[in-house]
Amino acid sequence: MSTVSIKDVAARAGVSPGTVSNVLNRPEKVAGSTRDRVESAIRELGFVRHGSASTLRAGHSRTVGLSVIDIGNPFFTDVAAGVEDLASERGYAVILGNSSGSRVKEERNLLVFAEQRVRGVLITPSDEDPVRLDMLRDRGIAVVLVDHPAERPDQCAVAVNDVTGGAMAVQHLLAGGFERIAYVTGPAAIRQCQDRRRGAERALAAGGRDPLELREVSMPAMTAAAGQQAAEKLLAQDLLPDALFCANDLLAVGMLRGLLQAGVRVPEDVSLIGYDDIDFASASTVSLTSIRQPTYQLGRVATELLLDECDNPDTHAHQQIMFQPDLVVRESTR
Amino acid sequence: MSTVSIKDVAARAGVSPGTVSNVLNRPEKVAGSTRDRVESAIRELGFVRHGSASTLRAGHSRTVGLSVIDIGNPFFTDVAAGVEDLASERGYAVILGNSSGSRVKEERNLLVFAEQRVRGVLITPSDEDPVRLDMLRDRGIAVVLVDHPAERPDQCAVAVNDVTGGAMAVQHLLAGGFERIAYVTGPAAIRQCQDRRRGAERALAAGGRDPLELREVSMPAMTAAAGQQAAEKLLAQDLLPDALFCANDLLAVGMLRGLLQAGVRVPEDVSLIGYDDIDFASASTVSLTSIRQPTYQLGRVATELLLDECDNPDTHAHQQIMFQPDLVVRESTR
DNA sequence: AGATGTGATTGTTACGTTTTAATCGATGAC
DNA sequence: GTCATCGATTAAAACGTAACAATCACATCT
Repeated sequence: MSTVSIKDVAARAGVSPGTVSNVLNRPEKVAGSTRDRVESAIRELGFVRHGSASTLRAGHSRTVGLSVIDIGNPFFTDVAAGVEDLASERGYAVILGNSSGSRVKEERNLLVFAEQRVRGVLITPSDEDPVRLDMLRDRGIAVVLVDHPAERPDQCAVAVNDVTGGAMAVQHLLAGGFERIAYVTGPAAIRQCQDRRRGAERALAAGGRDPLELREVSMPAMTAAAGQQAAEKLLAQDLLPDALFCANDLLAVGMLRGLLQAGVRVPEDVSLIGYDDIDFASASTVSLTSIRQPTYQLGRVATELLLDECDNPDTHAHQQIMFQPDLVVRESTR
Repeated sequence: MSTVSIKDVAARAGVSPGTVSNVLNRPEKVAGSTRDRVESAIRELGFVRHGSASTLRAGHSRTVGLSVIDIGNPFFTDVAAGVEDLASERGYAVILGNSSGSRVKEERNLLVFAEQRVRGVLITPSDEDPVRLDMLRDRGIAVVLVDHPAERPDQCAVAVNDVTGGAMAVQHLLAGGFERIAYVTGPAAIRQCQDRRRGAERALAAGGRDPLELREVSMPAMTAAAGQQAAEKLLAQDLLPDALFCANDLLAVGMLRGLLQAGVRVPEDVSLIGYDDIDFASASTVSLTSIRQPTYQLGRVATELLLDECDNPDTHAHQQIMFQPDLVVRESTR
């Protein structure tokens, strides 16, 4: 339970606490010989800086908060990996918050971030209410939106064009000559779901079809389990669509499982396209056509922007970065 | 940038800072009317407790550290979900550290945990060196091992019996009458890999076979990409095994992909069994026989033990919990 | 020699909270 | 009427660090 402080180190090295602090934070300010002495004292005593004391005094911490919608989704895991890698390189710790699509949990996580006085927050919002984020900004906490376009010009955001992605998906289905296309989606509050539908409708219109003919199956979650339930829901109807566009790959994987179990063949009876191109899309029962996104990059770039905003507040220019998705064709639409 | 402190709240409510602190930490100690006054002052001013100041003074924080080997592996994601859920219920924040199997990164993460003065650490160690953990315990930070048996009696650990699991897998293959069984594994430093091999050898011996006949393909990582490389490695040899036991499902999924691409049929030419029973095991090209573990429970129970050790240090009894795995048979071994 | 400058180091204060002992006001016992 | 008791509240002292102004030693310049 030894709690060795900067004072103990100072005593041991025969310097003042201030010098030890300098060695820790501005090594170039202190003479080589004293620095060595301090450093070996640190090593001998096993001193570890007290992050809270440092944060309290300095007014800001070396942590960032990351709030995602579903940590069980490989999409967010990849994003998290990108965030973690860069943050860790820059000496920042990442506090993880999983909202599970629940607004309450999201708010609770943001509160924790505020209490911890994180330097900044990376968030994929679970709905469109920007108020809670202002609460953070008012406290001087930088916020970068991840996989979500900026709500205002004075903020950073990194996203992938979901309208284009949705259009790509349906355009691909239309090229296959399909007649009855359905969109399998998650909660309406999630922006990605809306945008992808908008893209889908746009592609229908561009193909000379009525956007209103797009059938929709909406689920409360975007997991494989929900996808399987969506399959049951779909099979209970009289006329099965001949092509399905799922709002993400987890829904698609579950849908695939549900269809196959019911004896519906993919792609012979129904074509299927997912979204995200998670690692497993290419390894699923019937390999999955999907829309690929630069996931890891998304997390990394977002973190880059966030840390720039934190470390260079005056030179920092807010940026809205929009990546473009790619279509990856596989068996499920052949 | 308003930074409203406990003092401002006190002024507004017409009480002393100490009373505000009591409202925050021991509400039962303060009279109902004053409590109400303080609470509305808190609300009106938008006060959020400064976690660092609190930690500094109280001597401990409301955060726990979670160090995993590969956040890209659904196994660990499920564990993390269990941890996050319980921690969040109890008002704790989770700091995530991903070691990516690198000892250096793991050490860096543990240092960050120490600096943040986390209340406790949950860790799936990436190798067998217990020294670094002592560094944490010496600082009064509780440590619970996750998916790893205890190294000493005075610590908590939650694990699943990997020897049994390995034996189950190979026993299942032997029952299928296979002759040439190979074990596809990750880094030797990872205990899980060793234990599962030990179980495999034990099953061979129990089946009247020579344990030494177990061929081994060892990869530096336990990812799908590594599994695919393992397939190439295997295909370069003259005599293909007729059954493969992969140390985890990611390796198995990659292996499956590699084999199918080379025209090797599963299970007709080669049987395949994985480990972990991740969600995608049942959805892969050929659905995967696997060894199921109570993953989410693992994380939740570990956190339960950790928080008990933190909050009730005197009544806490160290526990070593060992779950048992299950065999789930699917197409890949039929 | 004295003045000036430079680089290295130190003393002190403040950050926002928790905690302990001390204070206060009121109630009831004698 | 005095005194003890009790619950509610307060004042003040930490916790470990960062930051800034102040000091110091010493070399360089005039």
